[in-house]
Amino acid sequence: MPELPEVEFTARQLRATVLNATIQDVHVFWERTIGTLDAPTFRSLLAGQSLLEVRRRGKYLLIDLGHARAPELLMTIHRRMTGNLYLLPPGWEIDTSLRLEDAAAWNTRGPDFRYASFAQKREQAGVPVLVREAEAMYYDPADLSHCRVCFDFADGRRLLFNDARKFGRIELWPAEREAEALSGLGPEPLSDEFTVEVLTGSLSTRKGPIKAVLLDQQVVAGLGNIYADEALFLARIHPLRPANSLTEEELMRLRDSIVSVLAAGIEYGGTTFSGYRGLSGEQGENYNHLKAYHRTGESKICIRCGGLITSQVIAQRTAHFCPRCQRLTSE
DNA sequence: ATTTAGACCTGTCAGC
DNA sequence: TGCTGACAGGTCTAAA
Repeated sequence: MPELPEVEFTARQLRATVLNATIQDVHVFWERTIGTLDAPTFRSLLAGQSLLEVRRRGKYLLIDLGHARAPELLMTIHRRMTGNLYLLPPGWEIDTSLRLEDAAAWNTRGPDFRYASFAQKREQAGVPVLVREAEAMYYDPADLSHCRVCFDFADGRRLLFNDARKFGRIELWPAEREAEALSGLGPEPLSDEFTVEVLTGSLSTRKGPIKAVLLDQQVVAGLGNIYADEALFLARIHPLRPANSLTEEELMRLRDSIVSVLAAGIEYGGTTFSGYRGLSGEQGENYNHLKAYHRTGESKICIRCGGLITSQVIAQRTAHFCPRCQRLTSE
């Protein structure tokens, strides 16, 4: 779900709230979320660690952990499609008696589940109320029931990793193996290293559609379906153009468009159209500023030429674009 | 060597 | 109402 702007926004929120907090305990409700480690190991590695720094690289959230000042562990969090982080104030209850096997049981869908409403489903399944509401304003109860990992801080606050589809991953690495943890990521689009020359170089060998290539994290780290569509719209480049066919001018426009579209996304607090939430459950405003993504259909007029935005599946993902502004043929 | 189905998962929505 | 199929912010793997 989240792309670079959503991860960056969350990183900034975390930096402002949980820096120097100490992890007291950890509860794992879905073991695959923590990758190859088992829950007891994960727990014992983290207990007593303090959050020294919060960073971002591509779509990865990075948390430096240590017992004193020196970083010992790197925690990488990738939210994939539906992962969200919530910071709960002290006073919220959470059913930590829930064990992995119980969680696995109520996380399994039976044939009777499918056609009932969400609430009914949960009730029928005997889903325990994981988090009891205190002074909730933003928190979505449905999303809170998808808690996969819970970090208890010594000051009573809790950080939840919620993830309906269970694609998200949290990994622990020795601090000195950061490069390995992040191997395969291309240039950071909001840094000086993302130049036209770099972009030109990585596109020159790629014959596939530019839309598909932009989703390759080795080309640029952090673009996903929303912001790739937005960047191509802004640069007036058709998503099916072979990546290595772009002119010098188009490459410059594309680089600038990627940067400005991502910066705007951060500015507006990320894009929410269903699942994405901020640390306190607040929604991002960027959805109201999108110019191509999700703007297909009759009433969706191109803000530039008045034509109709259309959509087409490219490389297994839906691309949204204006066929009038984004020409496939060069003329 | 690249592309591309399939897998991993649950929830929602349009439509019959 | 009951049910089916398609689709969703991502990325890895194996097969073509």
